[in-house]
Amino acid sequence: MGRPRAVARPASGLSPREEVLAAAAELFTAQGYSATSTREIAERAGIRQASIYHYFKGKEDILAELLESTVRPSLEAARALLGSPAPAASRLWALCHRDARLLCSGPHNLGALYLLPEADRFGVFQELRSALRDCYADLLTAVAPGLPQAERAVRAQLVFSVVESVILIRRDASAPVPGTLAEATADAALRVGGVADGELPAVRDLGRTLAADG
Amino acid sequence: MGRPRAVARPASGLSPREEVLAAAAELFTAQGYSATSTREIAERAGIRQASIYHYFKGKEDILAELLESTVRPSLEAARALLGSPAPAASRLWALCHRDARLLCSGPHNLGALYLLPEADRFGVFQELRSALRDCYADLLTAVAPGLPQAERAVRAQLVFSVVESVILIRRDASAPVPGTLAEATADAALRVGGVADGELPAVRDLGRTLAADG
DNA sequence: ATTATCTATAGATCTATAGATAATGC
DNA sequence: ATTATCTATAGATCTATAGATAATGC
Repeated sequence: MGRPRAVARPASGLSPREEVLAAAAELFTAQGYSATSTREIAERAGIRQASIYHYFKGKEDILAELLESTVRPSLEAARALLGSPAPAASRLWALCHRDARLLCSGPHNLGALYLLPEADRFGVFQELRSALRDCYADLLTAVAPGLPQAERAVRAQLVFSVVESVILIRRDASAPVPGTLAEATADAALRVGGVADGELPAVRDLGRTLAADG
Repeated sequence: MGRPRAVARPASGLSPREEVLAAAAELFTAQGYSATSTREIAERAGIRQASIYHYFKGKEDILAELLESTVRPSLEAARALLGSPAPAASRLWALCHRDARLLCSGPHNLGALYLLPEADRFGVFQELRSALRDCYADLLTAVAPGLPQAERAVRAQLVFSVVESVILIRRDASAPVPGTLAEATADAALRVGGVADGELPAVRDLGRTLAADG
């Protein structure tokens, strides 16, 4: 109900609010936040510019919701893996694979939102992302307990950013298919974490089953 | 000569044109391209907004020049390494280290310009960056000639993006000091490339001397 | 005369708000 | 009466251009 639309509602099955989020996701990732106008978002969502404000307080709120809804499920999955009794290396593989898969599949390059300079201003998102990075660090500690603390901290950063770097790879047209890329990324992350070539196949096999559950 | 400035020229020793580029680099990396106005750039450069157009045809030209001037020296250094007679693994280490060092030091996070969605539109830059990625791929082929072609292509992408991911690490406040990070990144890149832990110290030692020359 | 700079501004945005409107539900 | 939408617009930008100005160099 409410006044009829000027343009017919799209048949996507999404609620108007979700329609706005989907439109914004596509435009923000492709063009950037500041380069995208609320008018463009509205047009793609099939409503008029002013109607966006019925669903969101402002343009910033749209980006905030997109950022948080992308990272929150990853954080929950990561915490679940922290509590699992499986060997640490396979849990780390599963975590990397899950996140890489998420970042390199899906209709648009949602992870590219993390790269927007504007994302720095969104405190809640930054805290969630930082908590996710801590999960990686905790798992790496279990994987490589022998490393000196300083060295381990640097490696944890690198493992985390190897996974996030699939965002960069995906932007290049020549990116491999998502399934291949996600596995190769998880492998690469574990190599950076210090797992030797010989151990990797076993780690990966168990990791696959963990990733399938979570 | 010319009309005197409304505000005194800064004592940076830079030419007015360089002053504009430096101001734009700082603002583009911190806030993004579209979120930065020509007025802000001018203000930081110590001139009036309209005076920018004495040095640049438009705002886009400023970003184009920044992008190209960042990647071009890297490409030249990479091509020099391709022609070197040293062992491939050490050459790859030197290449990774050089680029990582460049990306994680310097006054502002210049590499973050690569992450701007707007950078996609700059064809010359994209071609230079793509040529640089090809250098990584060529060196990796020499490092790991045994890998199947498809696997090698994916690894090459990953090696390249491990290096670029220092851009992401640098954005986090907790980033290590540049020297440490650059070496750890080069190590990580070679691990991803398939160099075993045991070989790494020797590869790195020779790589360091190559990086020091180039 | 040349040049680097300035002031002023046209024209095109862009975000958010005010308030009208056309449905449905009670 | 409630609600989802609309139209209209205020006020604040922002980029690029037009053209004046105040130096120096010849």
